[in-house]
Amino acid sequence: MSISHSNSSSLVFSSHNPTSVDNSLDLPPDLTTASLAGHMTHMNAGHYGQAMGAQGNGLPHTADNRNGEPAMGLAYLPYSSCLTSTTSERPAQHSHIVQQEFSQFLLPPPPSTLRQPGPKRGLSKDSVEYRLRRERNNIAVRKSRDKARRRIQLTQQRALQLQEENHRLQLHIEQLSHELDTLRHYLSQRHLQSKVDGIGVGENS
Amino acid sequence: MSISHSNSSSLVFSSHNPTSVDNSLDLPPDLTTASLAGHMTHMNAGHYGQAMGAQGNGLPHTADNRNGEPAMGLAYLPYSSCLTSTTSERPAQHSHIVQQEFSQFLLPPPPSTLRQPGPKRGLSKDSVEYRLRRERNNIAVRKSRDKARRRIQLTQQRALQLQEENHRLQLHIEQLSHELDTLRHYLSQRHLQSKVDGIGVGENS
DNA sequence: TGATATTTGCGCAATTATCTG
DNA sequence: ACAGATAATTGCGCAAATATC
Repeated sequence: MSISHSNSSSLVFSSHNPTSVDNSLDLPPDLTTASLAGHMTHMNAGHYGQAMGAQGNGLPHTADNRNGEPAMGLAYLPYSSCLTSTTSERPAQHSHIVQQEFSQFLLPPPPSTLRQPGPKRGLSKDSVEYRLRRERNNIAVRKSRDKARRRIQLTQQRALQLQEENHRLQLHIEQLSHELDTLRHYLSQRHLQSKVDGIGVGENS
Repeated sequence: MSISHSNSSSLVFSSHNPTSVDNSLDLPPDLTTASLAGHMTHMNAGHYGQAMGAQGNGLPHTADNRNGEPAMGLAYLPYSSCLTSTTSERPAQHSHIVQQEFSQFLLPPPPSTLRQPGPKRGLSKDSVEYRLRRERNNIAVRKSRDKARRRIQLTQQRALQLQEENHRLQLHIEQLSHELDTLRHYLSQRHLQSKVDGIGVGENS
C-alpha cells in the first residue's frame, strides 16, 4: 500500500489561502433525521460481501448496503482483499476494482479502453498540481470532520439539556397539579360546609 | 506508490469468524458530553499547523489541537506534505513522522533504536498474516463506523423527541397555571364577597 | 500476559455542493 | 445560464491507541 504519497518533504505549500474562513459553527443541518438517508451515492467500492451480484458495469449502483441496518450480523464480511496490483500510477483505489474483480470471471480485461499508464488520465501522481490538490483536500477533510465532531457534540449536549429541562418541567407540573388538587379539595369542602351550615350566607350558589 | 497491497486476488478469507456478533445497538456511551475530551492520545501526526512548537521528543503529546476550537481560522493549515520517503516497507504511515520532521532541526535520527528495514518489527507487508489482520481490522472499522452512525442518529432522534415532549409539557404547564389562576381568582372573589356579606362564615383566615 | 476487538485520526479518491468568470 | 474550479462530504483502508477478553 504504501501510498506513494512520498513526502515531497517540507514542501509546505504555505500559500493555502484560507479560502473564506467560514468555520461556520452554524448549527447542524441535522435535526432533520434524514441525514442518514442521504449520502450514499458513492459506488466507490460498493461491493461489500465481496460476492455482490452481477452488474459488472459501471453503474453508480448507489446504496452500498452499508447504511441502514447491517443485517444484524451477516454484514461486515470481508470484501476487499482483491485489489488490482496497480503497479502503474494506481489509477483509482476503489473504483474499477469491481471491474477487475469480475474480469477474472467474466471478461478479459479490456486492454486499453482505460488505464493508460502514461501521465494521462488526470494528474500524474507526483506532480505538484496533484500534491496541491491533495493537500487542499486533506485540509478540507480535517475541517469538515471537525465540524462534524462539533455538531455531534452539540447535539449530544442539546439532548442532555432537553432532558434536564424535561425533568424540571415535569416537577413543575407535579407541583401545579398538587396545588390544584388542594384548592379543589378545599373548595369542595367549603361547598359541603356551606351546605351543612345552612343556606344563605351569601354563598352565591 | 502503488498500493502494493497487491490484491492477493480472490483470497477470500472466508473464515472471518463473526467473532461474537454483538452488533450492539447498545445505546451510546455518549451523552456524557465528555466524549470529545477523550480520544486524542494518538501522537500520530499531531502536528497540525506544520509549525507546532518544540517538543521534538517522543512524548505522546496528546491533544493535537484539532479538537475543541480550531482557533477559528488559523487551523487547517497544511501539515503533512513532509513524509518520509519510506521506500522500504514503510514502517508506519503517521507516527515517527514527527521524529523525522524534527530530526531535521533537533536530533540526528537515532540510527538503529527503531526502524529496522528488514522483515522484523512486526509483519512483512505482504504476509498472509498481515493481510488477515488488515482484513479483520477493516471489517471492524466498518462495523464500528456503522455503530457510530446509528448512535448519532439515535441521539438526534432523541433530541427531537425531547423537544416535542418539552413543548407538550410547557403547554400542559400553561394550562394548569391558567386553571390555578382561575380558581385563585374565584376564591379571592369569594373571600371579598364573604367579607362584604358580613363577618365570619368559617373562612379559616 | 498476550491476543483480539474497538475506536480514532489520517490521507485518498469519488461525489456532491458552491463559487466564479 | 453554464462550464470549470474549488470547497465540502463521504466511504474506504491503514496504523496506532485503547478496550476487552
